[in-house]
Amino acid sequence: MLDINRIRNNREEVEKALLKKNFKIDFTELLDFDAQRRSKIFEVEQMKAKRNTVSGEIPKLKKQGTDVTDLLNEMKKISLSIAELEKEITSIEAQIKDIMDYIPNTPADDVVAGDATQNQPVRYHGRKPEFDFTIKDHVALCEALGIIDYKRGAKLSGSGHWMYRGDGALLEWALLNYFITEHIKDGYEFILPPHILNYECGYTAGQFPKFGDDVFKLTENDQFLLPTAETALINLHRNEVLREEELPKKYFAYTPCYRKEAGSYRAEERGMIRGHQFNKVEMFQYTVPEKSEEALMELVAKAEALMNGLGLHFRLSKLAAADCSFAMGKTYDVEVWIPSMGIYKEVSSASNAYDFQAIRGGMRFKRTATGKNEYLHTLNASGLATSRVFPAIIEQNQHKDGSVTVPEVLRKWVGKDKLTV
RNA sequence: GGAGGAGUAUCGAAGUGGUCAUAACGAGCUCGACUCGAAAUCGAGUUGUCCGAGAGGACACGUGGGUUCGAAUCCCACCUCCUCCGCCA
Repeated sequence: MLDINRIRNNREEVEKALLKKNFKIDFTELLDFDAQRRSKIFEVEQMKAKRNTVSGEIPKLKKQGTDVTDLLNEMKKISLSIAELEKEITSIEAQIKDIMDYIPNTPADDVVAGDATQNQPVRYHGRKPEFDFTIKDHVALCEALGIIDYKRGAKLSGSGHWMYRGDGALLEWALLNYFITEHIKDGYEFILPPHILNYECGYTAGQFPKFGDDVFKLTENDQFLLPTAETALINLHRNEVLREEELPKKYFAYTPCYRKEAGSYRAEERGMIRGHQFNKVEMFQYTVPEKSEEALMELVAKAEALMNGLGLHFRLSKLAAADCSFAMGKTYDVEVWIPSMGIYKEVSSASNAYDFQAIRGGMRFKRTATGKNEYLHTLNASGLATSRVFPAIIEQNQHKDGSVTVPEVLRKWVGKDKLTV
């Protein structure tokens, strides 16, 4: 949620920034509601002040034996007027919220306008693997190796589901172990949150109400299956005031991610590139505003380091405004090379939400110097999503005979150097 | 799932229809005094949001409604926690 004071005071600047995300809005209606709200609040508060005064005097007058019947009648009228005005204010506030809830975060100044076509590669890591034989895609390789069972995944659930088995399960688990070990080394706290979250969690994250259809909703209680651990981690400190000294808070969590991915699967996204359930480790930071850019760079560097540790070829891209998600003001994607597709696919998205999510979730900190509460900045980054890293390893490390070299850092968990048919 | 109990500031807790909710009382914390220093003791301070240029005002006792001139207090619904029973990895 944007700060309405900012819209009131810097209307054109905000409108312009939102245009970079291809979001056109005229704030006239919103600001009109805002003005109405404030004037009505002023009115109702004056009435309440009177009611409070008179209500305090009534028992005194009664004690003196004065007849207060007329006074009671008058107060009754005032109470009715107050109730009416409050109803109007509630309605105006609901209309304001309806508008605000659908306005995305503004992109940072250094983020370029436009959609994904305007994304800018920042740097490339490792060498693009070259093969002197006809390569296979990860689906063919995994099936031949017997490490991913796509057919039975679909049999158990439906399309867009797969099943890890044997060395495949070990390799998947090894990735998670590798990520976890590195994050702990860097001083991040390990969280295993609930996977079933309540509506408020989705609202704070920016998922609801606009993107509510993207998640699996449970029929009772407005609960849903988390689409990413970010949705859980952003809510750890919802409606809390943290002390400045305890910042930054650095967390990471492992959870499966459940996503509807409604619409038709694109043919090129076969296998495990896009599924309804995938494993991901998510990094998260709560920081003071002046430190959030630094934190974003740290998260990006961590994601890159994990990828370098695996020895994969990948690149870092800075997203254009309209490719940043709803709640985010700046995003870097780590994208791994998928040889069979001939493109780079996102394995990590590192974003700064600035105060957008903090405002939605009432997350603040007390600044020691001033004693005032201010909104936190929140940042998240995958570290990493296995479902894209796995196929990249299989494809980039494949050999002519269909065997696959296991990255060095994973061998202690997989128990072998090479997966063979 | 059933029965009962509870939710008040950082914590414990008082308040059960109106002159004390910036909340009694106790503890913690911060600053100061005393001290060589510390403990003890004494003194002061210690919630947030909204409206307002300011003066000031309003709101908040788990959440949302209701009754009333007036609600922490009475009524209803919901949420969370605790105890017991049932079930269960």
